[in-house]
Amino acid sequence: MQDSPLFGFIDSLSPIEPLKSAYSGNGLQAYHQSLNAASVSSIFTSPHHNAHKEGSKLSKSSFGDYTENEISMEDGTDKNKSPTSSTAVRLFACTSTITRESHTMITCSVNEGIVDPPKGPNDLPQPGRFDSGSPDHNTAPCHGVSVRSDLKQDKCPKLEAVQATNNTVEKRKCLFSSDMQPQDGCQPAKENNEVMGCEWEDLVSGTSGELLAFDSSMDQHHTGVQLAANNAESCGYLLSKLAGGADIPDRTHPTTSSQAYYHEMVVGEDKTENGQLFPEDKKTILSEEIQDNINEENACIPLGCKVETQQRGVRRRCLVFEASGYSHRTVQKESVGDLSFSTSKGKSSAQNHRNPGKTPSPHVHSGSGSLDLQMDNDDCSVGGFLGNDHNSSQSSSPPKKRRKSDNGDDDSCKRCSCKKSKCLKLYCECFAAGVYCSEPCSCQGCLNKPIHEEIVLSTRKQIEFRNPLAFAPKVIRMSEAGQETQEDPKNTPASARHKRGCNCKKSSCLKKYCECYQGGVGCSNNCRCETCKNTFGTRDVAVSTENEEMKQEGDQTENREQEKENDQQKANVHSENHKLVELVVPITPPLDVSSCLLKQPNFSNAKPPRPCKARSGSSSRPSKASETVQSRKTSKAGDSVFIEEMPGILREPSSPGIVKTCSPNGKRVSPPHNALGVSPSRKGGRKLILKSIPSFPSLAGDANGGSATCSSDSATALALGPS
DNA sequence: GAGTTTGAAACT
DNA sequence: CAGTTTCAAACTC
Repeated sequence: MQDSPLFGFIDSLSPIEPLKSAYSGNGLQAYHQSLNAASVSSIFTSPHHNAHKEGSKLSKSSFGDYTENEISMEDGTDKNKSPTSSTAVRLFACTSTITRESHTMITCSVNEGIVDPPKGPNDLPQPGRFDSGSPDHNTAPCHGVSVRSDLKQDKCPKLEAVQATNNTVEKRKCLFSSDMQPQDGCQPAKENNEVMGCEWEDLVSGTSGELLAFDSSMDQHHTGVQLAANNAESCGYLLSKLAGGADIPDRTHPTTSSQAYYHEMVVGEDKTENGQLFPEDKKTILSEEIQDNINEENACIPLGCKVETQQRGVRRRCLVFEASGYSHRTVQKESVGDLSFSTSKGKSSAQNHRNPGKTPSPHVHSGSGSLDLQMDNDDCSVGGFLGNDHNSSQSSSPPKKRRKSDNGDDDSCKRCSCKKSKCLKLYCECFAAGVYCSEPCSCQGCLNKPIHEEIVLSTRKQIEFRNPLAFAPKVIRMSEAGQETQEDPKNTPASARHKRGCNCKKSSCLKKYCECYQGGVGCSNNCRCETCKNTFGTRDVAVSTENEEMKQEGDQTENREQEKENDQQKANVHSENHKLVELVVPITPPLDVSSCLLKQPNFSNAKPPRPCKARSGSSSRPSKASETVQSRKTSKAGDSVFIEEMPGILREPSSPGIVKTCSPNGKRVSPPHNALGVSPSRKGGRKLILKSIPSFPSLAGDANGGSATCSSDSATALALGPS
């Protein structure tokens, strides 16, 4: 591994710290401003929506505006800085996703490439991806498809090219170095830009750059890479800031997040660069190589790095959510799995990476397989969402399988039907998810549209001010988060709501009325539900579990019981997993992150509640097994899982802690109810699904923890600025 | 599709 | 912080 160029690259990257610097105010502010100006749309990328239907629609609505810009960007001419800060964010996400996903991407590309004749690079889907932006929301749903094809083609080749990376590695380093050093995240590294390439530009950077407008100074052309990197940082920063803006004290995360972004960006850059450098012909090979490299990187990456990567992943997820990137990733992953295309290496590597890098995958295969699948699913699902929304990602066809399942949920298509809230309250799923309302919505007097960005942002901000976790994912694994971070459950943003727990009385936590259930998570001690029968884990169980764990430590006998429970849980899990898989896909944020560590988030989501909501598919059970077993056995795994599931939010808290998590504490430190987190080992981890983690949150996530916060923050931040 | 149920969000 | 009201999703018919 060390030999691999990637390793070297990683080394160069390791200095991620620079990112932190990047976070420095300048960058952030810049983003901020830009963001403020920009539409919130980015923030709102629809997590909820299913990729398919909504995706197409959403994509437009949300991105539509951007498309043009993006397009122009591609041309290199445009500099319009559209207001769409969001776009930038998304873009980042995309990029990040792309980078990591590139592995998979490759496969996808190949397949796709075959299918669709490549079009000009300009053809890139970007527009499509971003389409949705238009205030009007929807637009033609079809876009997504066409776009996808384009995207696929473009991306694929690019990705492939990227893979070629070895050579590029050096460049990357340079970029990174430059980036790393970069004083301001905001300032686009011209150098980087030079290096960077084109893909990013096409994909994200272009738009993102403009959209973000981070740097006024930025060269338009920079390619996206640097921009992306920079932007990513800035974005991350912003997000964090925004999130933080929310007042979240945890700004520390931002750096991490930013780093994550940065990292992603870098990765993406590598790919992109390669892509540019190398002819498409090499794609296939490169792709494989790239994957391998990536894997290697992951593997090689020191713990610290890994951690960062994880964090990154988290953010990515957040970003990714909306960003087409998600879709890409998912697609890629899926494609990989399905296609196998990547050849054994690709797959193996991919899997391996995940495993090694992230966490040991759990499991056995089936576990691994399952995990991968889940990952894929998640990604796909996510992608679907995002993709749909953005159009971009979805492009990959193969993944559709899962998507279908994921999307399968009728709900995905659904949208809000607010009448009195004007879609500016958390009642509105779209708003809560950080997504603009689109055609599918049957809302009345809706103000949750790009046109009313300011209002939306300000409202968001207000809500966040009131409740920083308002936009955080509703469901998160309590246990994991708590354990890993050891932080107070309160701290973890993501889990905030979940922590808060449901208050079900009549639904017995067996219906979607129950957020826990909806999120695919078991109830936790935080819940105040009555007659809890949550199939994902009852509150009682959770409590008992904890107790048991305590006891277990003392006695093995108790272990038996736990085992029993575990078995039961397993059974549940299996059943759940299926669900989760479906659910997760959509929500799961970019697995990348998880991939870094392990696999799996769920996006948690099983599906999110959103119409397209993402659900968290978490594993939620508080079950003993998860806790004890997971914690002990898979402290790492748990972490990874945790990370995966938790988007930015988790990360933040964890970021520092994450690594620690790995620590031997097998025991859970915190007593989260849900202990679920664990399961990865068993199942391969389910992903938690943040149900509805709105993409936003995840984005913002860092700050206060909650991914949601972040997202929301980001949104708000944009509008209000980090306060 | 209309009406009811439900529990979170918002408000006081 | 607790209680009440409002709201829209989830659900039922």
